[in-house]
Amino acid sequence: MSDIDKVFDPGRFERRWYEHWTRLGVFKADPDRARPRFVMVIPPPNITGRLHMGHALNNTLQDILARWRRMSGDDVLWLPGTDHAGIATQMVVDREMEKQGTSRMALGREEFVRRVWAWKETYGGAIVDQLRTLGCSCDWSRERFTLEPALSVAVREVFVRLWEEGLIYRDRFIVNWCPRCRTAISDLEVIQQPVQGHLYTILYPFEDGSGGLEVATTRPETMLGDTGVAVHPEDPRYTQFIGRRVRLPLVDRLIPVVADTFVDRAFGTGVVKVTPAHDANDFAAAQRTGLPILLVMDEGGRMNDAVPEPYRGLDRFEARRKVVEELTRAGRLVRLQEHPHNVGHCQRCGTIAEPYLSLQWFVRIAPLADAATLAVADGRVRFTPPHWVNSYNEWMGRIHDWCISRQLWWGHPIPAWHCAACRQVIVARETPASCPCGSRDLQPDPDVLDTWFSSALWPFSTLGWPDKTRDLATYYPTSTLVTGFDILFFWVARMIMMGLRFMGEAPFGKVYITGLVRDAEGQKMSKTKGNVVDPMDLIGRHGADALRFTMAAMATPGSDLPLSEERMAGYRAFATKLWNAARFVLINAPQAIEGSGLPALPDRDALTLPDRWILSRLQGLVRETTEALEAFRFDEMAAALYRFLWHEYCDWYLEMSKPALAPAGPPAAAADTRAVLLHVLESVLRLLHPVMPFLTEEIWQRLPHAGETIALAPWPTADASRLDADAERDVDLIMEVVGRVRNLRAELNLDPAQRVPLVFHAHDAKAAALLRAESRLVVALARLSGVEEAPGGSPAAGPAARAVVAGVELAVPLAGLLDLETETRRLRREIDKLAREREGHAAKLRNPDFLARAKPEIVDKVRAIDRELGEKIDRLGRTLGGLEGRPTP
RNA sequence: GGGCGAUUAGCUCAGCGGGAGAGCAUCUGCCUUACAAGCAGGGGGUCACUGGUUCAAAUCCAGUAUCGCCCACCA
Repeated sequence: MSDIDKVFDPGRFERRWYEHWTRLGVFKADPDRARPRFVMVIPPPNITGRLHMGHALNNTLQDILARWRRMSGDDVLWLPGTDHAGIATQMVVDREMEKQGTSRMALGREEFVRRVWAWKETYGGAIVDQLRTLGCSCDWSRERFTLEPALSVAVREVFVRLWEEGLIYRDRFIVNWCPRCRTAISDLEVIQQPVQGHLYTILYPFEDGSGGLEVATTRPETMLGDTGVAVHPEDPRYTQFIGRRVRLPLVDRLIPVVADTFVDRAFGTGVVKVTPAHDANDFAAAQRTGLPILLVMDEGGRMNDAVPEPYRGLDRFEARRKVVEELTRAGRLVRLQEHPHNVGHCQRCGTIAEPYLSLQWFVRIAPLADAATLAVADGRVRFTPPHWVNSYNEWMGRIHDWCISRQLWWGHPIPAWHCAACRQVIVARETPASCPCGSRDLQPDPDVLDTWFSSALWPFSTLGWPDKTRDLATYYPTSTLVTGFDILFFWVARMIMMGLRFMGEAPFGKVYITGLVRDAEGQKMSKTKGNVVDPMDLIGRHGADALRFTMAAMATPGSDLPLSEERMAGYRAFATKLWNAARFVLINAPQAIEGSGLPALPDRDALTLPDRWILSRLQGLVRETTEALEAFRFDEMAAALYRFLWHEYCDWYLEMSKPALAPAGPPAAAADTRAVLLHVLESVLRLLHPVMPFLTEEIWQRLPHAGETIALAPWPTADASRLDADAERDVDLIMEVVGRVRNLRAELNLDPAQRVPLVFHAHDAKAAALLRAESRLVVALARLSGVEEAPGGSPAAGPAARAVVAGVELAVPLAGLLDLETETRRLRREIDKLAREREGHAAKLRNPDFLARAKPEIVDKVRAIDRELGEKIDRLGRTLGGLEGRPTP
């Protein structure tokens, strides 16, 4: 097989096979096929993004499922696409414009949006190409984009219906505001981070100038917007002051003292300043107590004209400094304490978020959340791992109405118009010609929707909804969603809400939640730490298959994945191992290549022991692999394939096949073994194909095969008739004997080239027969000069290295070579080890409760182990006695 | 303040009621004609701690400690 290189280069064939699959249309779903459907929608990556390790992980896992189900005969739809990612994209293009010496403001809204689309056309496809490089078998003919016209139709439809049902409303409310992005953001987009702040205690004197109340605050600048102070209605320290007025320092405004139970008497002084326009609690308190609301900042976080002149136009933090300075000067700052506390930051840009009163659109979430909670509670949607249900429920239980409007330009415009004449709000699917009042002066709402609003519709909007399309009827609901926990609330929860509401059915039955890919030290990858690993670099160095196998092997449900390149190199070595195993098979079965299909597998009875053994083991592997996939145990699947291919097929079976293939052997047996070699390899390739699609295709194409691609070859099913417990037991014994002999050789420091004889005595007739029958195999595997059976009793009197395996005594006679002292020490150590092992079992057998209560099969098993260990110890003891010159009993 | 997860070999992690495992690292010996990105063999662990349940606990329960994550309007 001169055309198979000794060292393979994944870069040489990966692209070629991807094109092959595309040409054959392997990835295309076909609603006409009367087959079970397997459907996934991709978590749409941002168009601004490049593939990161999180994408590599969840797309590898999705592709494994897609390829597995496709081979199993399902009609598979894996629907790909990208997300317009409102804020993120707008920021990227903003920066781009700055580089070009212009700006969003200079361009104006229409031109800016046009430029973003142009940017999307140029760069938005990068991540999609990277998914192809990774090998993802998406149906690209159905690729979608969250901002494309068809999806806009769905977005408007949902918006209008929710509005009509009263589940969307517009109101002035405290929202999280990012002064840098100049937009509202949702609760989820605010990240709480600890900040070393200060607690300022300020004296607010009473109206008449006497005394006053001390209030504690971490944000003194907001005092400029205070419209009251609050105390707890049952706080005896302060009840007498309720209803009086205090004079707001610096501003000189008289504000009332009100009572409200939201005040924590134990915190600070028990008196709270109330700034309704800049604090969610204060806003709620103002609603209850009727305090006025005074907005003192603009959209950029600067103090507005409602504050005294010296503070106007100051950034909120400059204002804070100045307020503190002036309070100090005026003698109103009573105390200043260090105060570490959590402060909300904008998820996108890191700026400290501002609770800010503004007019926004909201989704009334409770009815949606209740339905979504129920769908998970009753099992219509199942999470893997299941513990995520707790987080899901907790979040659903304390959820607030969802602020869906964003003061951005890039996104789905809110389908609402404002009548200049009657100030009525009109929500409609299409631009209305006129207001019901008759006016034609309608202004479109300036806001766009939160990106996640359109993402929430993804499982049905991508299938053509609201039209009753064939795809929608065929492929909704989808089967499985694979995604990271970081977007469980952002996305998964909201998809469940919207799917239930608009399709009457949850969008997927199973959700597999991946962990987080971390660096080798377990640290989160981040640009600032500089420990980000680019999956494309890894593919360049090790191949897509090695990366995919690594992702699968590390994907233990519920835990993060520390990615070490060392480990990945190990899986690349696994790919190399497979490559070389294939070379061995092809070198040894050259005539098989000429045939059109795999040679027929001979009847079981005609086969050699190793052939029967490996075929039996293969059935176990098929079952293990399939069960692992059914349970989302990608790690177990990878481990099973790794173990079988490397440690069973290569380490043992290929070695055992060599004597059968040798020219000296019987030709018929050699032909049979060739057939088995090919058969097992080909089956393993199919089992491995979902994980390592490129390499398995490359090898499969060189094997005799039927069909144009392994991607459409049938998923192996276990063949019970090839299960062979006898063969497995027999080979276990041979492996044990060979292992003990190798161990003796190593411990005695024998030259590996030196062939030595083995003498055995088996107490069990079947074991004796087996070793006689398979002596050639044992000789080859253990590099012996020969195997002899001791004529009776203990084998080979005289100096020998000895060992005992299940029921068989082994001796390697070593006249002249044996170091008595070393051998004695070795035997003692081994006996000790066995004795320690035996004691645990013996203790159980001495315990009457164990005998009475444990399951009989367990008792039997323990007895058997105890007996076996006992025999081993006895025989080794006799050997030891012999060495030490004591009479052998 | 609530909730979740983790704690097993030097490292990274499987195992989750009945003989302590893998990969990497380490040590010894081998360029044995598929593979030195390899082969063979070895060493290494009171399974975080304390109680409990059980004939039997790394595995189940309770608590403790440490680490990590999520959620939360204590000014």
